[in-house]
Amino acid sequence: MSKQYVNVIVDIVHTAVDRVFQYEVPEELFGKLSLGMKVRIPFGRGNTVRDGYIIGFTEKPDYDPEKIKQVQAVEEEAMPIEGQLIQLAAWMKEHYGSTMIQALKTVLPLKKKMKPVQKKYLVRTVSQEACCELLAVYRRKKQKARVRFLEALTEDEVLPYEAVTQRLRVSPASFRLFLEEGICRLDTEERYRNPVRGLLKKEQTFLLNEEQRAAISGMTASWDGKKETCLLHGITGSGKTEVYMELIRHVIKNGRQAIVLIPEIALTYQTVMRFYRQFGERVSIVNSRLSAGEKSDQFERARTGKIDIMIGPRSALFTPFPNLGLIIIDEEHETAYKSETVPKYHAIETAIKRCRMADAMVVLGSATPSASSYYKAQNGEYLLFQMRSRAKEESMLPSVEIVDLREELKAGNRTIFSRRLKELLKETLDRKEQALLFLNRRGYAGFISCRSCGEAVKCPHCDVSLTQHRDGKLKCHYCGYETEIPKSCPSCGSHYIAGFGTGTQKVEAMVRSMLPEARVLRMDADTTKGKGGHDAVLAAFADGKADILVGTQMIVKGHDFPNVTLVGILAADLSLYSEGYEAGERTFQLLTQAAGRAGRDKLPGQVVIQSYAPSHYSVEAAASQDYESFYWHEILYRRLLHYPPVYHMMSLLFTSKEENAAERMAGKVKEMAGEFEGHFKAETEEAEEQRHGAVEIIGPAKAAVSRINDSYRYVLYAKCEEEQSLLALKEKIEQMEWDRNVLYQFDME
DNA sequence: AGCACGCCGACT
DNA sequence: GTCGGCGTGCTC
Repeated sequence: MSKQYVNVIVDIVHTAVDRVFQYEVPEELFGKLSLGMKVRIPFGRGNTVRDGYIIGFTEKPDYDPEKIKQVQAVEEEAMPIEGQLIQLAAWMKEHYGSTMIQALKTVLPLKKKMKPVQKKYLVRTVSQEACCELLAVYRRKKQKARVRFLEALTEDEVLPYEAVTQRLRVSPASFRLFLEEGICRLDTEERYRNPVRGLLKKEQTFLLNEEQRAAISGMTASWDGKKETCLLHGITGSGKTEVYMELIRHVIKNGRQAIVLIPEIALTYQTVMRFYRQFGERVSIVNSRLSAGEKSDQFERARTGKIDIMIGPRSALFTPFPNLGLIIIDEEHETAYKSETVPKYHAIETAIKRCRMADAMVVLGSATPSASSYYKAQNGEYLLFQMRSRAKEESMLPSVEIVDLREELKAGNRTIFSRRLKELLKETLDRKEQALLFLNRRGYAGFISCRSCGEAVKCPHCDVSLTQHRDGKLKCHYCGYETEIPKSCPSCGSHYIAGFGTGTQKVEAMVRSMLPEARVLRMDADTTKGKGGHDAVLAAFADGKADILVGTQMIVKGHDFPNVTLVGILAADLSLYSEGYEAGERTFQLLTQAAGRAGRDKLPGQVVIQSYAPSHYSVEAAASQDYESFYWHEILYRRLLHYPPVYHMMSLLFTSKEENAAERMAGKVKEMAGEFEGHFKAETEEAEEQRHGAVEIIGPAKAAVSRINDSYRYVLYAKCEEEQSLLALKEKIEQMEWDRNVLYQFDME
């Protein structure tokens, strides 16, 4: 028999070893290895035993057979990765710049294949009457344990094993007799832990309106045919979920499975329930609260065909369905779909890639699509479906007014509440209705600063202000540095030093002093800590236990409060000034969402947007709930300044312990890229193509956070209309001679 | 990354 | 003379 070899990726995160290594398969492992399995291998001069993943097989090695070592063992506990997911990992490594092992590990989010929990039951095999007679016998014999057991068994035909041994305190010795006599039998059921249990499927039909039907038939047609990516633009309350469910039904009917991605914060009980009611036991859910074991159970259920639908956040994208047919990405504009850790993949692009491999289709849905997705829909890259009316006829769109805070200031009003908002708050309370006060969080961090010199207390290792924590200590979010609040200002020595507190706390206090009779509830990290804290606050408010709810982002995502008729947005434009070209988009999305919280039932809603930039298109378009107007303004701005989605952008981050080294290396890359730009210009003949292929370099500049953990950080941006040129540039940079003291990171947009 | 091999200074 | 510093190079 000829020798067998495997291609293995070694579990070491370093570019120097980020390639395939070949190992010989010993005979005792023949037939036991498959793609994606985890193996133990001797590695390096010292033959240290390390983990690796099988990514391929071969009979003839590409390496000197003399030097090839043998696979030591298989890690049988670990679940193998599907072949397609390995391919996907390879694509992610290329596209997002990571090592193969990092990409493999994101695609394989589970550590251990857990043994299924065995559930044991004691089942009565005789009639209730017979059991009752036997009970009488043992009562006479005064055998208490057996009496307890028989009482329970008379009552219920099936008893869980633990209930008998623990709650009833009947030992196995006591009921063994009954097992032998055939009074009852011991059943074991191998079942996977299911986070949702005892939910019965209630097939319910919903009435679909014209727009919903059009979207469904259009998407179904695409699925039956070319499986083009679809973008569903439907205003809040237009019934996107019903459309998803109809499409999923179609996909399942064709023997395929579906993944539904939802941003973690929006993964509410209500949303998930709707899927359960529709599809029952064939649905599963993963989220960050699930234990590793539970998570891996859910993936195993998907792999073995026990479920058809997986609902979850970004990571659910890698559910190992054998015959994936559809990926739905709800609230597609959410930033949560972009991974913050390497590989910094985007769920939308990755979903499209995965679907292309599996011949499946992607559906994106949002009330406020990202400029990038809408742009692609406009260009015909995605199919666009619009739903402009609310599914429930009676609910009306809220009326929105903008208050110019500069006018307030001129009129001598220095509080954060405009006179108009104050007035409406009072009216709302008088009508016994509820109000939401939404605070745009950016710019309100809980840092400590000096009242004399204005300097904020900074981290000694990073270029950021320290933030005050619950325990009163000052902490650095980047490196974890911790210190007590200083008694005097570190830069000028003044004793007048104090925190600004969290924004919501301040607002809460101000509402209390302004409207002493109002019952105010605050929702932030402090009031929601501990599990269920989140839901507890929301439930209390929904129950009418408070009149006003003050909070940030959290209160505007996917919660329905029928009695809320007033929404106040305190400082609408704070997010406009945050850096990054997406500031306008963020602001529009946030405002639109917040405004959508008012008057969702029969009561008419009112929204007050307070702003210092009331004529900014993001604010105006949000007030008139006009997505198109926002989009055309935004895309004009992006085109003008060469930002995505019109241009592709690659950002490079250089980090080094020596400040000069990082800057020098960034400069070197810029120089090289300059030549590269010329190279492109020379090669392309036509002027138009030249413009398209030309790469624009911006920087190097200090990063927004210029120092983290004593490492200096410099950024460089490369922009181009053709993504291909950027990828080629990336390739070139990777081949450059590199200063060993400088590390770099890519980010593609 | 992590380990071995190797080539120079200060110690038993 | 040898022990050990870390710089350099390789890993199937």
